[in-house]
Amino acid sequence: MPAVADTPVEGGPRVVRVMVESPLPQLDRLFDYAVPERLREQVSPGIRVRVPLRSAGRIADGFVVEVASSSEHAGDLSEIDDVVSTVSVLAPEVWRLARAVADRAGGSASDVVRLAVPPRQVRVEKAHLAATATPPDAAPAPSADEAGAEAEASPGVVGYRSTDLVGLVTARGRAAVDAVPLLVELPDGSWVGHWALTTAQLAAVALDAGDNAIVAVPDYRDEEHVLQALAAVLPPDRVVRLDSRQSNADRYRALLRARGHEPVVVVGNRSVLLAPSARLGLVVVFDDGDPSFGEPLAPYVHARDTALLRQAQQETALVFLGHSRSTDVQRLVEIGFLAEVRPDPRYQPRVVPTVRQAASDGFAAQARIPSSAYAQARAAVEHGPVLIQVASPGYSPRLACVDCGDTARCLRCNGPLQQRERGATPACAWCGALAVSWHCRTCEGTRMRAVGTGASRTADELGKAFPGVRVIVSDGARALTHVDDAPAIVVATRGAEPVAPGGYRAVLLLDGERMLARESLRVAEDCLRWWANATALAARRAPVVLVGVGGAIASALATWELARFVSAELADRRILRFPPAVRVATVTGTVETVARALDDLPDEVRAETLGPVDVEATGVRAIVRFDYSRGHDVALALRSQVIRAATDRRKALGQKRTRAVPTLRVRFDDVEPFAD
DNA sequence: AGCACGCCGACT
DNA sequence: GTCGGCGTGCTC
Repeated sequence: MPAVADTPVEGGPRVVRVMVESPLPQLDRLFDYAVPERLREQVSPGIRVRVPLRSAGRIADGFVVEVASSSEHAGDLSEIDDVVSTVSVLAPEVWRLARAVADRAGGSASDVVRLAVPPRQVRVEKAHLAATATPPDAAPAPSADEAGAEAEASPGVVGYRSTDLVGLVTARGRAAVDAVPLLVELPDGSWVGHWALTTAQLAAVALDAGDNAIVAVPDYRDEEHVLQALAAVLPPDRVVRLDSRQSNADRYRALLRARGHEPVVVVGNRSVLLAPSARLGLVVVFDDGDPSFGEPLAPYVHARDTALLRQAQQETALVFLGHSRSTDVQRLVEIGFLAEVRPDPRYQPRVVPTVRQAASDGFAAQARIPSSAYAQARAAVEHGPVLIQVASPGYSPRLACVDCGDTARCLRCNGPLQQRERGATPACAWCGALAVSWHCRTCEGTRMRAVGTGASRTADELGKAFPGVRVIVSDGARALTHVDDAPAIVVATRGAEPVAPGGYRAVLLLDGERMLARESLRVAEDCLRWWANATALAARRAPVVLVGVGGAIASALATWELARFVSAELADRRILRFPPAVRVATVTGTVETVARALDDLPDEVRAETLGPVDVEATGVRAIVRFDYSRGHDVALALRSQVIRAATDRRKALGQKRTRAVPTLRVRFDDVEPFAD
């Protein structure tokens, strides 16, 4: 390119450093391009561009990450092909975060950027440009309204010693905050979880200081709670909703608003942690143990980890808020990274565990609940809705061979069979195949029976057990958000409990034994979370009966000392060296690529490798365990091996068609291998 | 991923 | 002598 000395520098940057949108690990770095004269005025960091990539004809999309006046690249520079849009959509702080998130997980930054920046929407963009085209000096000076609001005392945070939480936000502290397990009524008459009000009040403190806030919640029902609570404490133009259920146009609009100069609170599910926010003062994550915070797309970084990286980069206040506590957050508390904030002890709920067997006769027997619990529910339902939490249908009837008692398994794939509804043909939980003309693999028997009780059966039986009382069912397929105040038995699967005005007059937690029987590393903390979240829907001092569960977990719920139980759980994991006491990475590939990847690890990390074991047809998998302090080294080593495996493609062998599947894959912090 | 470059075998 | 096989390596 011509280095003409008299080209005015102020004409715009001559060189841009571009992140190319490609999932290929060997392209996960910045490329320098020259900017042709005609495009110089349009180029700025964060815009989308189209660039040639190797040999003319191939054009890739990318984002300008940096602009410069010259390049350090030794060879000739290609010119960018075009500017897609002059609107800067990849904020510098989001790029920095994407890079860190990818690095932590041995993945590509462009995969993270794709989660962070929705596809361009021309109409939305035009409307935005028209709106912001008004001269900046036309922006009104702070109105009397706003000035007045600033003069007011900072909003308090109800349910806590005010200095605890307001001080936390203004000092940019980090804490695990135990939520008040109650509902609150908002001025508009709606009822939301107290935690949502706490969140809104914390966000208001951040906005008061001129900062932004990001609030991440597990699902849309939680999001509704936060939005309603925010509407009670902030003007509507200060709230931006940004979640993956929105259309691309809405997401794009939300992103442009979040990039604006007005302080806003951005609310959404896990991907909201990648929202632009240059002046970010607070990050709130509610109920971080919920599995929907696990990112299913590469590089599979959990929202909790994204929040932690963002906190570190932008030095924000950070709050993990919840009714129970994940072992991950407990670990952060125990290493002193997070402070603990507890609410006023007056709000402790009234939980009654009962290990007694079901009553042997009467209505209670039909529902298989202890007579004391039945009596509580019967008395409470006179005054309003009563919640009965049951296991989800996915847990329900395991099917077994009548003759030999072995689990009934799919004849095609060996997955467990399940019956979704009474009378339905059993189907495989893994492949979905209907089990018509089934026979037992063990004894050739042809009949099966249900073991355990499903949610729909429970609803039927509960209906009979409470004659004359309305029964409302809310489950995963049809989840209700609200019920009214009238007497009703509300049967809900865990996680799908509706909100009742004023709270439920009683809560029965059924199926606990079966929930606990699931084979999973996190089963105990999950159960505690489900029970605690349902408990938080009860009216103040209303009885919450945990049925058929005893031991430490039941006393933890009864005394509301949940953190103590989770701490003991974490201590067990430390002994076993299971997550989250240590980090893990699964390394999948061919015998050769996995062996070489393991070889490249630091000695003490390699010493803790599990496997490799055979998986699927041709591959093997190893699990690497390592301390948090080694995370950087391990990610770096495995990443370089992934790039190497992607580059050496000489593994043609007998197969002419090399699969699109890479020969080495790495996934960090996946607990799935420990589930069985 | 694509695509070019490059170093051996069979051909006009 | 030259054409073209695909193994190897790079992408600003």
